[in-house]
Amino acid sequence: MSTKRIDKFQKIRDQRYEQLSQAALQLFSSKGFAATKISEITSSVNLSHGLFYHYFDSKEDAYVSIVLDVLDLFIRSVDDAASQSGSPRDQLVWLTKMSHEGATKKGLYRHVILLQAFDSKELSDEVKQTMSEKYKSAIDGISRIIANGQEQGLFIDGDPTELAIYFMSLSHGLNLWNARDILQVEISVDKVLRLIER
Amino acid sequence: MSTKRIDKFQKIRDQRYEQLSQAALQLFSSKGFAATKISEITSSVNLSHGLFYHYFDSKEDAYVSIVLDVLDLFIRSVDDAASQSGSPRDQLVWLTKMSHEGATKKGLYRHVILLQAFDSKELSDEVKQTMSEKYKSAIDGISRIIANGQEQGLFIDGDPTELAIYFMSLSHGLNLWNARDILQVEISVDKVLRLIER
DNA sequence: GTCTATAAATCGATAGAC
DNA sequence: GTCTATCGATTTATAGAC
Repeated sequence: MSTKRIDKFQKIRDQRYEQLSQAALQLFSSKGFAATKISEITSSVNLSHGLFYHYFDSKEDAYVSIVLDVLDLFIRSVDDAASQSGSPRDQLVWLTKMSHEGATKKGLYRHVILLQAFDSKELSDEVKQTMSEKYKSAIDGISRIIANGQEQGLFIDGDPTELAIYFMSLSHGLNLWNARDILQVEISVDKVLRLIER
Repeated sequence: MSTKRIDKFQKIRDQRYEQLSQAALQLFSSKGFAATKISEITSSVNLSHGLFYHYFDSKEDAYVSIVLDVLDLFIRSVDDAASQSGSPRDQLVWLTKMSHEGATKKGLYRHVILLQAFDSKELSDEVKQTMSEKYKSAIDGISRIIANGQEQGLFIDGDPTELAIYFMSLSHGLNLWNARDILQVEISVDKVLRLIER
């Protein structure tokens, strides 16, 4: 068997995996885990439902894979923000803009699926534990940025972790708000930062 | 048929309806609409699943009834806050405390089911429309409080509705955060009000 | 008013052909 | 690698007895 042939199959496999993952992310995010049918995922990318099981062990396997990927991306975003040049305030501005940028597309799906996954009672304790640790890791990154800002006298006093949670809660809350079709609101970084700025 | 007999049956019916509603609220809120089974609802209050259909037309009927009830309660809370004596700031403090008070019990379930219902794609457009109108009504109430505060120079300038959305987004976000089991955070009204205070 | 039994439909997962 | 056919389990909703 030539390596060329292997590479070709591998490419197809990667492509299908990506297609199914994206479709699943969107549907899980919009309808929740239980309400999303395998057949919906596959038909949305014009594949048979049987094929789903060539790429995922089960429905839950797909869900967990997607959620953990999203969390890893979140952690990376925070790390990127922290390594951004500029003041801690600039770094938070950068993170907020990143977080809201794709707010009409994939970014929003990722946002929503995270919240759902944490609130879901359908995942094993192990998975939940892993999720919590990853999320804590992201929060820790934000806390460090805030602590830096406190040292520079930019931000108000208080437990940096608690401030980070307030910051993220507002960010999540606004994203969720705009995910609905009631009234759209422009997300102003300045307004968000009022929460912690001196 | 004596009125006494009618009253007795009515009392039982009211009691069962309340039992089932409460159980359904908790389960819908925790697991979402699709993942909640009728048998779970009924067995959690030691009734047969068949009996469920004597009190609700369908699973969706129960869900919609509960969600609309929650929205009505929300509107009433805002109205109560607005009629509270004291400054607009005091009124928002009152509302925030109300909103977070039962945060470990029914209050939290109500909070979560609202978010789920808005994000769910399983409800008809009519129901969604009704929900949006009710929610807007509540936001309008908060906007009026904020507008009063602006006139008195208590709050920052800007569209009162937009500020109300920021305020509610943070409130929702914090509630959702505490609904998880990662890190509990004390909800400080003073910190929340930093968002809009001068 | 409440229960058990059952119908009817749905969906996750597997098997086997191409 | 992909599809169709199908099993098996689950679940909503109904029917009928007490």
